[in-house]
Amino acid sequence: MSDLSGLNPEQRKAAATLRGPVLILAGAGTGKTRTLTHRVAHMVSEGISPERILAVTFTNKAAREMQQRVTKQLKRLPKSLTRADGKPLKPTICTFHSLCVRILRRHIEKLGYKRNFVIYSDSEQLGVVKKVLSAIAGKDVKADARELQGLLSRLKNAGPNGNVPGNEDSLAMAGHIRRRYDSALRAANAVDFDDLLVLTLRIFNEFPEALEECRARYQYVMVDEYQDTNAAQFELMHLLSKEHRNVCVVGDDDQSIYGWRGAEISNILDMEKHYPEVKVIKLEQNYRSTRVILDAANAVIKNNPRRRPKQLWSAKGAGDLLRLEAFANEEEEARTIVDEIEFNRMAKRTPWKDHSILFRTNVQARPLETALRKAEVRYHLIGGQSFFDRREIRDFLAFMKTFINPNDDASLLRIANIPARGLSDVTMERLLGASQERDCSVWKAMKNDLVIHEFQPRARKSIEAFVALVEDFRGPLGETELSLASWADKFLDEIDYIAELRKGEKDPENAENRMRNLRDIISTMDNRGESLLPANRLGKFLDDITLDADREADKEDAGDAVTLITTHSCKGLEFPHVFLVGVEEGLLPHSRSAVEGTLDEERRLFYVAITRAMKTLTISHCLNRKKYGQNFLCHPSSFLKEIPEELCEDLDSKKEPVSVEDGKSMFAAMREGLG
DNA sequence: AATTGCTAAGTTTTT
DNA sequence: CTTAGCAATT
Repeated sequence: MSDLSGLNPEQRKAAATLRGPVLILAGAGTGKTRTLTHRVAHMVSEGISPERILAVTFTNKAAREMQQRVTKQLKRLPKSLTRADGKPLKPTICTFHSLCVRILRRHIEKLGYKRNFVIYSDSEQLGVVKKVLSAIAGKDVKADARELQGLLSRLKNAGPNGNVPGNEDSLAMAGHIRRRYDSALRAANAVDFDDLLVLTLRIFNEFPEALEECRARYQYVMVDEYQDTNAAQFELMHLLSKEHRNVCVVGDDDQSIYGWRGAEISNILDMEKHYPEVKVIKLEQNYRSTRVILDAANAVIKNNPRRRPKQLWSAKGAGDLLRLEAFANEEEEARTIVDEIEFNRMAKRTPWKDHSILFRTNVQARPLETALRKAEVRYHLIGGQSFFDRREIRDFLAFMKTFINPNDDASLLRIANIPARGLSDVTMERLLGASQERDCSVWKAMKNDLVIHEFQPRARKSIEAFVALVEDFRGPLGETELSLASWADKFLDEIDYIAELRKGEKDPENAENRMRNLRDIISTMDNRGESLLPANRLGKFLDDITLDADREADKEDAGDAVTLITTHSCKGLEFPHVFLVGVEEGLLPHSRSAVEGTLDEERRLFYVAITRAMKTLTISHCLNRKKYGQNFLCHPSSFLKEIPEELCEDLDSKKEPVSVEDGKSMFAAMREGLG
């Protein structure tokens, strides 16, 4: 028996109920991860082999965190759990997508793909959509590639009989494009993020023995953030668990904020439909926030229809009242908040990192950044452009994907003329045309004598040189011993990529920075899968990187800094002091939500934001706001009326004695005194 | 091949 | 107001 004494009664029940379906409704800040890790440890102490346990999370970050905590828990168990080769037995803890990659690497040949398929990232996917679109252009010009990409994704995730919102025309269009899109990917031996789920489902449905194998392996299944699962993910979980029924899903319907991305809140609301015998356990004791904050959160969320009723409570005291502030415009809002943060820091010795500023849309970050920089406050902005969207990284990964699988058209076309090697747009267009005529990849067209004899000698030379380059560097991947890092370094040297970067940047400093980014990524290439062949190791490296694009970004959170973050990305985080800005009608709730009928989801978003705060919560709105360069009048959000007045500090009456000018000089004096 | 200039659009983004 | 994307120009 493992030690569950550190858990509260509900948590303990959740951790101790191992057989049959369980739904853990874990409100914000109720110790969900703690409960889950104890549950895994408890299973193992009850004699269940870790290898029979599968825990699925939504982000790699969550998976890593849980893996670490579980490992720690398992070490405490008296019985040592090691395999014959001395390695510890571990449960499988990963995302849906990485689980599917593992399954597909074993079975995808059944569907006619090759085992070394590549995974297309978001931008590569968009590229293919654009290609398909331009190929059938003419009749319908008013199609936006991005929009179509989103539609395709939702179509795939909704499954064959799911329904996706959208008008008839665009759905018909999407269906048509999907066929061409899918065959383009197939021809390149590539799959996209959604295919990972969809193809795995196909394998399970068409090849029962593959499903059986998985069922036998994973006899205990857990799914975290269950409110965010889409139809395909539900299907996957259902297939794995409907025989043995040992499935534990954990989530909070009140924190479902990704409906627009295909998440089905009904999965958590209608759990009883598929698992009538499910045991529902509610975790309602919150260990994060003060009572005032929880009362506000409860009051807001209870206005949502169709939810599983919950009432968060806290053993902490009432705490500070909420502060509702109104400002003339977003600049004053930003300035005042920065002043308040500085006041906390100087008068109360509260470090920057204890503060966060939450906003609905990314553009709202701008005035905040300006004010923070002006006051010399350190901050970090979460989100924005990802490390892996940077040109040099994308180039590099495209090269690597080409080495693994030169038939991957999207990657090959991206890098064929980088740096310029005489393969101009015209040449590449013609090669692409030839490949389509022959129903083969661009690479095969490049290697086809008949094709390249159509070209001028100069272009032909360029093509041949490129083919030779790729083949030269692919060679070593088949050998048994190879340091991928030094191999990649040699390659970048060979093509003189640094020169290419210098050409693209006016400031040589920037080129150096980009090169450093590359070295960082290259230095991790040999980290995993030591026992594998170089080609397979490179494949694993690419899988990990495409599925876990934020890994690098997460690392640089160190240091004392204020966090700027959207209300969507703040889920799962907590801060002692939270400022929620721009709580205005049209922003939160966003104006589009009225049209789309997603007011409930906006309210949940508001709820998620509120429940991030541990000690103080300041909610502000502006009377005026610049939008697209013009001033607009703003009204406070209707959500604000849902917060009971007695929970809010009456700021106006308190503030009046201190004029803005006095306040400013007060802070100035304070800075003098401490500086 | 690279630069310039125009146009259009402007929530959220776990993989 | 910005900014991304694309066309047209040198």
